[in-house]
Amino acid sequence: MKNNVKITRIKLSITQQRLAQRVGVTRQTIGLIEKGEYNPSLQLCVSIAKELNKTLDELFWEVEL
Amino acid sequence: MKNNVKITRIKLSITQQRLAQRVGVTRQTIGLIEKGEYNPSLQLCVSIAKELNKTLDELFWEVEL
DNA sequence: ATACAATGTAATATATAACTTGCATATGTA
DNA sequence: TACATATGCAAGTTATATATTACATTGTAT
Repeated sequence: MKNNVKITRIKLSITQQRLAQRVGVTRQTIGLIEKGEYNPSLQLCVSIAKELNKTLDELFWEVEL
Repeated sequence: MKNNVKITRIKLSITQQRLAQRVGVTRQTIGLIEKGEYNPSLQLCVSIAKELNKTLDELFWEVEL
């Protein structure tokens, strides 16, 4: 699942570590989501979006390669 | 996870069964998602949204009680 | 050059999404 | 009536998201 999490996080100068603790998962989970290597739960997507001040669509909808 | 899947599906006169087969899950899975009783994967949310001609935000973002 | 912070990645373990089967109930319709 | 369709729901199983631990790599600063 390609997405805009990494680019958005970097623009905000937040580390994977910090994002992870804010949304209640581990750093590894954030890393794998950013790589697009797995398929996060809706709740986690919503938590990440709120933490990055974006909506679901902005982070996860029809993200271009 | 409250959402707008059920109301949207009914407006389109699609059964749970049909939606389920179109997105590749079982009828029970659709039923539980509509009830808000579980936390579907992002891929499944995207498949449902496309099948119902909606975006993620329209179905799953900040849905009022 | 050393040290540290951030990230990538892999193995194993655990929690839970999703499946399967089955049965109950409601509703429509022949 | 009886039959079919749509939905709700529950128990047990399977697949997979996520956790845990650990080590490697990269960049930056000292």
